[in-house]
Amino acid sequence: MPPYYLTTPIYYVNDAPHVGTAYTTVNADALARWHRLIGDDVFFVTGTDEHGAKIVEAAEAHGTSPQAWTDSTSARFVEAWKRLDISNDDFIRTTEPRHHAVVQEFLQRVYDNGFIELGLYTGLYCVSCEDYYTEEQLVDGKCPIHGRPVVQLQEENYFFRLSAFAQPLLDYYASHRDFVRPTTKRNEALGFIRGGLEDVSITRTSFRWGVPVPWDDGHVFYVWYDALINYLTVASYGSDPARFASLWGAAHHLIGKDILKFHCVWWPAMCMAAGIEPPAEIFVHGYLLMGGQKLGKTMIQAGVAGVGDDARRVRITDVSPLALADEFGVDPLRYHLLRDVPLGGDGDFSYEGIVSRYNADLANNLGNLVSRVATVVHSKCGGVGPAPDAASTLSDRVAEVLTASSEAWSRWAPHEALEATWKLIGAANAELEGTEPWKMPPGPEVDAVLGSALEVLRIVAVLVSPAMPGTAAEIWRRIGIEGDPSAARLPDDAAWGGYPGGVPVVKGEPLFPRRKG
RNA sequence: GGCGGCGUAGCUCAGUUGGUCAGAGCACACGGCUCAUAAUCGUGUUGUCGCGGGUUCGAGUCCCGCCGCCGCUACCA
Repeated sequence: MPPYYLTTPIYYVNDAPHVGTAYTTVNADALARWHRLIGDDVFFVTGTDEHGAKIVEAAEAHGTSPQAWTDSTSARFVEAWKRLDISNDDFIRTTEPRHHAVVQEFLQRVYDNGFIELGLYTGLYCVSCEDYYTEEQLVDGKCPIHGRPVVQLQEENYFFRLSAFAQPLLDYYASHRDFVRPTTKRNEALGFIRGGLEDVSITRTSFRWGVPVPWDDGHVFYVWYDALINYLTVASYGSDPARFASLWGAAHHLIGKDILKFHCVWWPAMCMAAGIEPPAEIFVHGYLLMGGQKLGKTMIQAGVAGVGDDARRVRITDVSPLALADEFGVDPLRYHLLRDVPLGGDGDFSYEGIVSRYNADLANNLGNLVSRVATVVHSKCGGVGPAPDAASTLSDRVAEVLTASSEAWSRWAPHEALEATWKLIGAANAELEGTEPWKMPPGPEVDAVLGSALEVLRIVAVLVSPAMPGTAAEIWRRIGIEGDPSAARLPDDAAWGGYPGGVPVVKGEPLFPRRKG
């Protein structure tokens, strides 16, 4: 089994999980589940980023310690992903000892290799914010938040010699055409590199909530510099060389475009500086944008300033994925996130959009197919599912759809994989219309038609399991198959004729009750 | 300013190297069916493929210009 190591970004614990982070995580989860289906040895990881001045401030604001604060906020992510059926194999917190050890070992190597040096960071500093600003960020030369004059300040920091890696990065990009995808994002990264790289400060002395710099007690690493290294921590860098060697060559990062620079420029340079290969691939997705406004207050995060104020535009970061899961169901939410937004570009998230997709694809097509097949099996076959017809033309459609889905998943295109799968559902509905088994007398002919319909449902369940694992399992249960479609293996388990026949078919409530508004 | 991208049916979008490329889904209309969640199946309407030139036997598909929209242009998770 070839390894497939997939990561999400680790999420900053200053805030609760929102639909934007759920979007990234669900996409990664679906991809991980697909790779398990095709037999890869998947290692799928997510986690939380817990260091930095902002965490210290947040903890103080809540009257607690950074550790206690991050314990509680990190737990919210663990719970959210559990609720959304995220199948991560590990969960990394940057405050864990295993991570501190790897960060120190990794950066010590970079230091020993001569790519870290002491320097002076000079910047425009707002005393009220306790933060630096660039010229562009200032409003009339003053702090954009406090409107107070900023002062030129210097801080002694360690710098990573990013400037030394411009050419090595360009070379690497040239020899690894698919290092960053899609192409537009690759061009963006290349444009940034060609624009010239400056050294970056990677340590702070103004607070202690971070990973201590091993060669200088007074400093802790800047959050981004310890955060990226999580990808090595979970892969046993420095602790299990054999495991690391196996995993690292198969490392795939899924990220949002807001953190492109860190992942596509800093990170490969850091790897080079430490003497290891950059990851195999980085896929950059776009933003989920808020389309409509028709969200109930329960779907908006509690405690967000301005909630209920109609004048304020609802942002994606204000929307709670857990409330959406309560409203629509976990699988419909997952389906919408995967089906309605081509991964890579920006996309719209809207109440109208999710309802429309729910009714058209889930209630009308898939859910209704399950219902009508179950009903006719009960009226014509005594509730026992017959074996499929080996000569059914649907078997050809299955083969086509399997090919199209596989190809789409390999291109990080879940929406296309699902679109293809729905063509199979449509073909099954059309086949029923053409043969009208409900008009036939019980017998071999009816059995052949319904057996084939059940076989399509069996295979559809496998194909949709990366997107909707719960629904997939429920379909198998209803058509009388033991086990879990998520444990199926492709292509073998999509071979026509796998439905055993002679098993009980359950007539249940609608899988996805049609929604009115 | 520089670099990059986008603009195709009411909506969301597909359209490889120029020649059934004018498409899909949704929505809509009509017809069939009534097993099914007023679901399903079939058929069909809508487009000057942003605008203006050019290359070509032939261009959403290549070139030039223009209009409109957007992204990136470093230490913000």
